Amino acid sequence: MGRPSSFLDETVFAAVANCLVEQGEVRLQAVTATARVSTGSIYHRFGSREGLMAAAWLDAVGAFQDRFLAALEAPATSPGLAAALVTPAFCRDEVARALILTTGRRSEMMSDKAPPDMRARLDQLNGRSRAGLETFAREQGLPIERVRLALIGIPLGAVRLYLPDKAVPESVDGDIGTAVAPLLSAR
Amino acid sequence: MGRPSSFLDETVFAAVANCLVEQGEVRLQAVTATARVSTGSIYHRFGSREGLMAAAWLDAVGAFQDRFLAALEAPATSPGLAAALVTPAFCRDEVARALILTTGRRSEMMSDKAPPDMRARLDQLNGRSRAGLETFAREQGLPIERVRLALIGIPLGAVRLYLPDKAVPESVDGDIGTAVAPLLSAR
DNA sequence: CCCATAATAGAACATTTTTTCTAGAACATA
DNA sequence: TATGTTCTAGAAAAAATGTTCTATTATGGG
Repeated sequence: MGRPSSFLDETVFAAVANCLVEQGEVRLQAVTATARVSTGSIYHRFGSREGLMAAAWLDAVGAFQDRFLAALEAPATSPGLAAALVTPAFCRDEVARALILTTGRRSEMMSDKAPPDMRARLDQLNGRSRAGLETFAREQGLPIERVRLALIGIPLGAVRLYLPDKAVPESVDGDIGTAVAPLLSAR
Repeated sequence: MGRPSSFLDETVFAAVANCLVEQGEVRLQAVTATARVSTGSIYHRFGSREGLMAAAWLDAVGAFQDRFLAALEAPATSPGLAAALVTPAFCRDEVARALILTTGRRSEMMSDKAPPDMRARLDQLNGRSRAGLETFAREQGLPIERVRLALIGIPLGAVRLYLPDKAVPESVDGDIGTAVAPLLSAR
């Protein structure tokens, strides 16, 4: 019951991503102008600027991890390759979330003053992700740091060469595969 | 003649790096407190907040490129490898500059409102860097995008896994070499 | 020792940004 | 249609941030 909301979280998050990329910072005025939502609505839904930033960050992190962990845990002929390619794929079909993930700094998106429950939720997500990586590393008999580099560091480094300007070209998938393969072969 | 300056640019830049990492943003008050320099002095030397940010960015970019291009142009048995390893080395012995380079966003460090001469200087630096990469790519008969990934994207992705928290371990050098080698072999 | 110069210091000022607050709009239910 | 509820709207207030300005300090040269 009550008045229905007139905008989606997604729209506001996209505005956050846009500000991050265009201005290099997130000003509430810029967000409300971009998303065409009043400040009252923002505060009604997110409580504060910190709450908004935290919400956008959690949304992006959660969406990415869902896909990443699914790819990581699925059986494959080249273990890890699919997970490494989640990053470029994510950049292509979830542009706003990807921009937040790649250009947002954790310390600004989830500040010390963010709502405690949201901070807890982030810890939970990160724990889940870490566990997934550790399991994979153990199963493959690889050092965890090498796995982090192959599945996270390199794909991120690759897509950041293109964001925010242009789209991530298909060719990076092959290059990521080339770079990652030798790291994932047991030595 | 005149009163001698009582602090180094370097000290202020380090404070900028610190703020970037700790707070996720650069507030002048935080910079003056961290560097123990008065606002008057900051304005006297850098003119404005934008001027300070631009100066810190130029300093970091210039220092990195000097080492990167030197490594790129030096004759080597594994062409490109030394250049790829400049990034982790830079993180180890130029921590503040490396933090600015890895965590600062270009759009916030060198904003549209930065002093025009500083913007021009940055363009000049970037042009020099691009030329170096293109020359290398041509000489090696490799696509420029593959070179950018191997020499910039991957090393950056690797060190970002560690910064800002811990130091970059020696082991990443080997892993970077492993990942980069197949990208730099002519196909 | 006095002056010119160049820098520092920090309070006062101005501007920008965030937050609050009151009014009103949209919907469900009875 | 009356009522309770949830949301939107945007101006006003509050807080935070950036900038200016005057006084002061430190150094070298006449």
